[in-house]
Amino acid sequence: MKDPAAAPRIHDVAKLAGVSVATVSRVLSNPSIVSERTRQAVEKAVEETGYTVNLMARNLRQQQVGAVLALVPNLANPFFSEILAGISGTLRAEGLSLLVLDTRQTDPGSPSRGLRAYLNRSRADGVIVLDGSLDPALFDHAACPPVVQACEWIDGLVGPRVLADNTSGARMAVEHLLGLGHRRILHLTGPSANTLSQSRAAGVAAALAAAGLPPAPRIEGAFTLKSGHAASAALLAQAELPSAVFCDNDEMAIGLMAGLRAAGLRIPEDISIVGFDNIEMSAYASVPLTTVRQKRAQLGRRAAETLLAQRSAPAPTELILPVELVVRDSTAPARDHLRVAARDRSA
Amino acid sequence: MKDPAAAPRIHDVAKLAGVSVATVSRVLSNPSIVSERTRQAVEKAVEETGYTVNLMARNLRQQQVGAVLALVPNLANPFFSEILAGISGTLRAEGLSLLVLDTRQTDPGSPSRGLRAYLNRSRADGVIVLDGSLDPALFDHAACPPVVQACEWIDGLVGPRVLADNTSGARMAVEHLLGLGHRRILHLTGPSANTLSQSRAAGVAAALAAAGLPPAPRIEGAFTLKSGHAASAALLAQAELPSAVFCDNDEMAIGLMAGLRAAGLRIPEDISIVGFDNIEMSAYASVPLTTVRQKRAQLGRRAAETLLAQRSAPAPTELILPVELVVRDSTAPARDHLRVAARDRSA
DNA sequence: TTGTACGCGTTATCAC
DNA sequence: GTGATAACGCGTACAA
Repeated sequence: MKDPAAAPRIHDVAKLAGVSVATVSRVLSNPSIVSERTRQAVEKAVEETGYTVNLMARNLRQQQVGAVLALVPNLANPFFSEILAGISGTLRAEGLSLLVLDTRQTDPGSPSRGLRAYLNRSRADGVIVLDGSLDPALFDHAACPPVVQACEWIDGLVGPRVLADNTSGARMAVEHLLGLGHRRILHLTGPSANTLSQSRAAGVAAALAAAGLPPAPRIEGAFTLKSGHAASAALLAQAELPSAVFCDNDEMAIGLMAGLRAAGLRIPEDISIVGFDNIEMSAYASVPLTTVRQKRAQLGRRAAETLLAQRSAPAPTELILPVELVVRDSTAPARDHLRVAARDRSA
Repeated sequence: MKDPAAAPRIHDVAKLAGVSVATVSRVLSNPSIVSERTRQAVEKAVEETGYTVNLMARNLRQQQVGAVLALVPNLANPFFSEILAGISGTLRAEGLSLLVLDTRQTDPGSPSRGLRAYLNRSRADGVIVLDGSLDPALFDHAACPPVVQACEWIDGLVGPRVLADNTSGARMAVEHLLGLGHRRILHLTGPSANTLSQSRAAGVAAALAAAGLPPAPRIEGAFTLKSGHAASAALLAQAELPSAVFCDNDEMAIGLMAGLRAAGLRIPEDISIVGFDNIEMSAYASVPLTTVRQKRAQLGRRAAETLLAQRSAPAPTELILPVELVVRDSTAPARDHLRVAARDRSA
């Protein structure tokens, strides 16, 4: 006597429909090659039994997993969750599942050991890496599925990348400040080892160099609200206050603004602030934040599409998505600039 | 001639080590039952071939997927991503993967059709549902894996739940306002159909009833920054302004504060605001927000643990996690209250 | 158009 | 302690 609760198998459907298992399989995966009559009989039997294919069996047979793995540095960070949403949407349209792994949540002793077990063709059909701090050697073995780097990237890891135009974004931000007359611009950066920070620093340097100005002084943060807040203390301790700060992301900018305002500074009257990312919160910050918009959901979609494209035509493409400046209330003309302008007028 | 790039199989290892495939399997899954000598030989062969088990085959054989599915209403919402981080951590410790699905990202025509295909034992060993708006019928079939409801819950769906103490939290928030002398308290709610909103409304009602006050007037929002901002207009249009607002989450509270401040109101001098959740941003808002702390990572961990516990001992447990009030700057004594207190003193 | 039979790669059950 | 072999459930040559 069989377990009545056992899931129906393809064999049960075949018997009920009076056909072979092969025919049932065909109806399910390629209905057009089977006659109308038998197709209907099979569909009826499927309906009656409540049969659904066993994906573990199908996957083994077809040598594919039906899932893509996303590697994120911090799952709790809203910045990444929007990218994930974009990835997820594209994958679902293809019938693929999204596996998510927090790269920081691995065992602290050997951060890469736990990860490596997941980088295997039998666990995922592809990998989207959103963490630029990983060791490229992690991906350097035959069992590793195709990899696409998105948002951040890993030096030494060849393969397709989908990135925002970080350098242009930072350049636009600084040029905006320069245009407002700011000359004493400070750069609140992410961790110096981070590839994002580096490319944004390049944009800052380019804008200043083009204006014939020396490199901007820096304070190093960690992309967090807290580190932005901490930077306010460091900034206020400086001999000469900058007239504007470009921050490598919005969270640090918001943390910084909170600290500066608590110290009695007015934004933008006393100091202008620019962020990067345009997170939703930025429009509702204590002072609506001028920032660089980065379309995160789109970036996720593109990354997923790029990965899917690798299946048919592997190529180490590099996709750079445009960004744009969003001017809100946290930036205003430099005071010196106003003074100069007034003198010019009265002269 | 075989493909030299083909992944080594257990058979290859067995041949190289001069043992049977069964022995190789044993070394990999239960090393203690095999002799020291052969174990070392097998491990050496594994090393040389670079063999790793094919999980698709193992899963088929063992009738398990090695993954848990999380159903979230909005992957881009930071609120959920922190819960996911908690879930992910617990699962990894057990060697399980986390599958994530955005329930809103399904095809708009039939929101549940796409979802149902994922609710299958061959796709996940268990499901953690974070979306209270789903149809309980979705889970009502034999092929559905064990389900745990977390954070939100679904009326009509029996099974274990892990929830924050929403009613107590709301009650504490309102009692805090009452203690400050506020009597005209408005409730900015989530969608009225949402189970979270309902249980928080119960807490609000309980606090007011205990104080002998009538139910609070409500404005209905959508848990978003935008809807909180929009509520400020509705609020300002009212004949008599409330002296305090309890918001069903922090995002609405922050949106509301932005709108009120833009209209010239001071917080907390003119109006007190309380939120719910204690998202990280709340401490750095234009006015640091008084709110109810909910430990999201812990909630995720507990949900995952509850799901794992179901494997051995299925039971429809309900776990209620405590919350606590975090008082910051957005709440202050009611003006009326101050006046009354002054009069009392002078009498 | 349909059925038969084998293979996907592993683990569990039995013998030895 | 170890080896042979039958599942796990499905897809697909190949034959009919």
